[in-house]
Amino acid sequence: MVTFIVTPLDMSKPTPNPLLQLENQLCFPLYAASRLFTKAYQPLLQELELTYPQYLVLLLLWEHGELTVKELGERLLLDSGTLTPLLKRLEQRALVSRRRDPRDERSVVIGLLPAGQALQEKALCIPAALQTRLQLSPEEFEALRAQLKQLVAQLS
Amino acid sequence: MVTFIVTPLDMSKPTPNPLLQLENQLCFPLYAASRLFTKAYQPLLQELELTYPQYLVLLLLWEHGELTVKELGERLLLDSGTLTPLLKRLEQRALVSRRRDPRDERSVVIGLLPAGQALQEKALCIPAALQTRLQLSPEEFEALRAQLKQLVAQLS
DNA sequence: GTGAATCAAATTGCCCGCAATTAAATTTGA
DNA sequence: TCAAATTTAATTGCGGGCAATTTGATTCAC
Repeated sequence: MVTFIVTPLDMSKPTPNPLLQLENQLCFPLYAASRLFTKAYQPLLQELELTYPQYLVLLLLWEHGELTVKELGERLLLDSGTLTPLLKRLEQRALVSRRRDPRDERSVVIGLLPAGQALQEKALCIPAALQTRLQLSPEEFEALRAQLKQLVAQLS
Repeated sequence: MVTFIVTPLDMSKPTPNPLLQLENQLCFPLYAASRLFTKAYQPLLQELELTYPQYLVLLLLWEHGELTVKELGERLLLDSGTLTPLLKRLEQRALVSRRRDPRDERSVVIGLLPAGQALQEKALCIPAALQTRLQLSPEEFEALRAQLKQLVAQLS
């Protein structure tokens, strides 16, 4: 004698397809890690009164000096729809300058003003603070960085 | 007679500190990869008329059936400030239902409506399409996923 | 040299993401 | 029991991101 136990179809739990499970995908950990990272920066950046993308712009300007909006966009993978208002906010706080390139009036050159330059000193401690927070060995850190770089290359 | 040629201090290239270089950090590749990933989903999700975070919400509902706003927030690491308007948009399109839990009127239970349930079928091909796009070996994929999960755990 | 094509930035409009606050329900503990 | 603390969503306000369009400058092709 065999008894079949028939579980009724529960429409509130419809076909949990493993392909579509959050934890089996790359997308969600990436999305979550990126936002958590930004949040980890937040208290440090708050002291400089910078948002995370504003900080990225300043990193590039500290490293390269003047850059056009286009060059900033290429390096950060952001377009002028994002950068223009962001840069105007930095300009209003006298951290950066914005001027048309006289040799090509289409381009806008972004430069550092003294206050923006001065912020670099305050920012020096930030990478180390984050490193501590992450608790990754140098090998793990490097492996992850390399993999992400490869991913970025693959997708861009 | 000696002529000194004094190179003026070039304030446009100020002290490129390696610690502060974009490419030496984890934060930027993570930020860029996350946005590029979302962009890679975009054409696929456009056919479902979903944004990426809306898709994540539906993934959870397809997997778990009904969830409260709080539970969605815990799993996606998003707060009601993000979720409430997003869920209202899905409700307006009759993809999900929103109702107070009668046993605890503070909670709002989100459920799938038929149109939302039906979308799952159209979404089934999405993970495979991305997998193809990424061109990662199963080992690389798994390694990266594990490292990101660890990072998320470390930061949350 | 001139009209067409291209390019760079700005603008518009929409949707996140999140800090901070508010409102309402529930739990708690004296 | 009942006031205080806690919990859950909603709301507000602001700064990204990004697609799509517009404006103006430059380059290209003929």
